[in-house]
Amino acid sequence: MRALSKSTIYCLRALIYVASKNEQDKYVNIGEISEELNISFHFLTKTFQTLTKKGLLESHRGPHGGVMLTKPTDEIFLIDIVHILEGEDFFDKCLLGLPGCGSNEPCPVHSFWKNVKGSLQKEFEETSLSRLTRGVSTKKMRI
Amino acid sequence: MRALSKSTIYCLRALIYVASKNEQDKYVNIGEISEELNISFHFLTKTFQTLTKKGLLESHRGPHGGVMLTKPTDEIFLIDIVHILEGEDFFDKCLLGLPGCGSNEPCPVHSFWKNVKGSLQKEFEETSLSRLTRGVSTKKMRI
DNA sequence: TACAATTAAGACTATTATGTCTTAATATAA
DNA sequence: TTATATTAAGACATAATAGTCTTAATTGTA
Repeated sequence: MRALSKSTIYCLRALIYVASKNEQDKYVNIGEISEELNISFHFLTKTFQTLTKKGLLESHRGPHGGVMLTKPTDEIFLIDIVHILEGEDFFDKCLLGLPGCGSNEPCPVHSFWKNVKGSLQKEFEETSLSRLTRGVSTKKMRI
Repeated sequence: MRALSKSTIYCLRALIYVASKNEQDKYVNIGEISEELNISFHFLTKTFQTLTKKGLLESHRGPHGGVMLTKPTDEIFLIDIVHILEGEDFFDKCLLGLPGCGSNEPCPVHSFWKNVKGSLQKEFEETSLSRLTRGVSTKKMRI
């Protein structure tokens, strides 16, 4: 199951990298991230722009420029990132892709899927970037 | 979150339709399924072929032809369908798409995602086609 | 101020997923 | 045995996603 799109995956890996550096008030160079994680530089800058516009990142051009998290890593949760990159309705979709599906007009798998999504969403809400940076090396994120 | 591809979704909706008819030893016409569920006929016949080859469906050509489930609906589980259409490794993929990720070389989100997938897989293993056909009209499956 | 370092923006290309069409093979029934 | 109804198979077309490249805008520093 691929739960996230490639661009979300890239962003997530990159954010974990940035968080793991944990350098306050210092920009992390996008070229460096791109090299370290083996992610296309142009793709990364492009997808980062969304996060910057949404205020999760702060960016800076010119020498010593880059991106920086706007909040402490224990105040950023997986669900925040996913909501920005995949949409607010990420946990609100019908498994069968039926547009009218809801509690008043449930599809055959509605209640089943609602439960599954519920526990999934809870996990995403409780998992912070700081938790993800603990214990595991970012070296494991290269492809 | 789109957990399943479109073709899997189509198949699943179609299988629920077939199961809900619950006519033993009678083929269900693919053209009928296509019309009732508003799914492209050609796409449906194509994706059904996989299920037929894998033995989940039995097909028959000519007048009164169509497809039929090879097992009772309470012996077919969501996980069977998903395994056939999305691959055996459906619940075995890294959230970050990292090829080497596993218990010996876990990525930063490995243990988190392992738990999530575990409960998801359990639900898919326990949910039968017959359960999905109970209580809800297949009319709710049209787009 | 001029240059170098960097992100921003958007055009462009490639790849994958989705959807359509045509022809072939097979089965039934008149 | 011929016509019709159906699925099988695969070529082809379109759309969505992923990835690359070029140029612009901004910033720091010599």
